[in-house]
Amino acid sequence: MSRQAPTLEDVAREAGVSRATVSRVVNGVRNVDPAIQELVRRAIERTGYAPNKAARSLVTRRTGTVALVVSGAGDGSGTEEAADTGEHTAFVARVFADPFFGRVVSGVVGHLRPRAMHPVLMFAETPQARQDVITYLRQGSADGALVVSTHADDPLPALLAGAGLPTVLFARPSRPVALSYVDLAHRDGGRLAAEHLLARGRRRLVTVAGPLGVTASQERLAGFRDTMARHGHPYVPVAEGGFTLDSGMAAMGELLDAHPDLDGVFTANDLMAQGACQVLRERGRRVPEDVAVVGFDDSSVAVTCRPPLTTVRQPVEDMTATMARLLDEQIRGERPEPVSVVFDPVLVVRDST
Amino acid sequence: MSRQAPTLEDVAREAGVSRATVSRVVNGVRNVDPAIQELVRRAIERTGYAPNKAARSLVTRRTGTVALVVSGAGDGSGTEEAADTGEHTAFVARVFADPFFGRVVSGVVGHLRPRAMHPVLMFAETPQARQDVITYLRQGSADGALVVSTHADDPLPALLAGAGLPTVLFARPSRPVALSYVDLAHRDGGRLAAEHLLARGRRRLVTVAGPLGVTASQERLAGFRDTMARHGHPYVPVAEGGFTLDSGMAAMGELLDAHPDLDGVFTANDLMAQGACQVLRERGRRVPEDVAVVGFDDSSVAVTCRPPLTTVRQPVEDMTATMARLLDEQIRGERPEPVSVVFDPVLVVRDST
DNA sequence: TTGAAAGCGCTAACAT
DNA sequence: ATGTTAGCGCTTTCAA
Repeated sequence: MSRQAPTLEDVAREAGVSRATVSRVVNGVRNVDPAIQELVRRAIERTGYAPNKAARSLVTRRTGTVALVVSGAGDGSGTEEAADTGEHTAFVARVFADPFFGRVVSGVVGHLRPRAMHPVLMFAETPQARQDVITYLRQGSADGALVVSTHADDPLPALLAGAGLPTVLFARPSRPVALSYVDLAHRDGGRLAAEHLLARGRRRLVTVAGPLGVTASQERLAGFRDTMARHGHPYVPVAEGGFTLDSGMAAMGELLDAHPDLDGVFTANDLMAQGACQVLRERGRRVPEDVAVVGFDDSSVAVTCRPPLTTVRQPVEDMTATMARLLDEQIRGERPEPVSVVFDPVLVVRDST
Repeated sequence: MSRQAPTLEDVAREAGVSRATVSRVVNGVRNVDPAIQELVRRAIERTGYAPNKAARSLVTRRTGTVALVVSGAGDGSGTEEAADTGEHTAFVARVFADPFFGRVVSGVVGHLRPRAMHPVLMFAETPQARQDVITYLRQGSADGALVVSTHADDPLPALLAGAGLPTVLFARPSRPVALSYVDLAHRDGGRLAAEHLLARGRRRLVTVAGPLGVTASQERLAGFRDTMARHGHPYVPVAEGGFTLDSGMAAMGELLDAHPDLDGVFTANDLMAQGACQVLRERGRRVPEDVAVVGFDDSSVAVTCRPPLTTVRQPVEDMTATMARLLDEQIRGERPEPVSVVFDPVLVVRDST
């Protein structure tokens, strides 16, 4: 069906020049006579030549591919084939249920694409899957890894660092690892939420925290609490959620049971805020009249939620673009030392407060 | 920092055998003395050898990579750099806002992973992006493409077919193209929804259709209408949505305005069903007591929606596994002719009816 | 400015 | 059963 693809050799013959010259033209190396350039270009056109990536990679030791890894902390305790598949499905479903991840992917692709780089999507939720990531990179299938962890005690970063593979993390790892990372000043985010709710005149505040095994959750909570304390409210009721809509509903329910008179709630992400809004409404509270709600992330649910959410925005696109840039520099051998870049959150006010 | 990676040659020297023998062991080719196998295996261990993928691909003409393409039909009318970026962001956000896509990715990865294959995530929403996909494949960066279109008049399938690239589509293309595809019997899905609502005693039914530019939407609508007609209800009010939560809310609002006494609604996907439920509740209707709601897809929102949705399930994991299998066969040169595989929808009854 | 030629690391056909 | 060898298609010195 498909005849053999034309090679550099074919183009060279067609243009009456050497392989080297064609290669120079293809790669935009200067020192090529404009006339010959044109000649070659036409030969490329005629033959329909497309450079073979494998051959190129073999000599340049670059693939133009990076691994985009969504990493969990699973220990693969249920390593039966079936159980493993189920674990994978649940893990992926959870990742995709949060539109926050969509912003991450969008940001990464947006930065990679103009540079002719491509992301390979990998999930590292079990020991086996983590090993696959390492192997993939060690084989030179990708030039480096961008890692988004869903757990603080994720073992993957240490594995990557140990193998000396170019890596940039989204979020600071819980145990120090010699890797670059990009992060948000989560504590400031918690502070923004508290200050805003207080400024709105709310005094009986509660909070739905993220999973406390995640550093970001702890920080958001700490920032919220500290600010409340500084304003004379030493005690803030907390319920722990899991960053999912379900868990947000459950947590809000608990808090309402224990504190029926609450008038404001800060949730550690938008998805849980949406859940909180649903429960509040079911329990007869109006948002924001009776209870003000502040979310976190500014993901797409913040806009589609009823009412649209006041939320603490993470500049995800900037963060991922920075990740891609740092990785790129690391791959090219510039930037021998790991660096960290921390971004500031921004309060986005909508209708839920 | 990282010393030169060991090659086959290094391992061969270490084990005192030839490169070919090491290669055979690595690739699990039989006809190798067990003792020598062990010898080689130990040498691999000692040297920390990992085969170079580029070198291997160069000779096998396989990469073990497939492009997972989410394709739109954008004409790139606003091709300014900035506008393009915005278009990309919006496109990706929309794709990720629907958890249905999560099931697609999960299914694809679940099938690819045990076969040591990997998906490169690509978005083809503009002419430029489409060209990038073609180029990527023509360079041999990936062995083939799995394509999920969001529009019926997507130009990508024809481009892929024209270039003779191994491809499998999710959903039948609107204009015939010589490519394999996997699809759902959407019409039957619409029928299931109608029969279920009628069986529940609902008679004043309406429907929120998907974008009518999408074949699947038309089919679901047709199946619903046909069944209604066959049961003596020739007229069914329709409002067109865009598969988004927002559009579902808007459509439901319209329908309620025009038909305040409606007692059942079929929406063409779960996300719009969720929107419909929200609007119904805001307008004082109880679900399912006053109005029964049937969604489509059985994505994760069907479970998280309040109430949990009765919905028409697509066996997405089976469908994507089939896609991957068909592509694999196509890549290996088996299966010269395109085939189509159509799956049956299943009604999943929950609390919204 | 252009060409000749030496590999990059691997697989596979062929020889033994 | 194992080794020898010829490329796969490209980039990149090194000469000219």
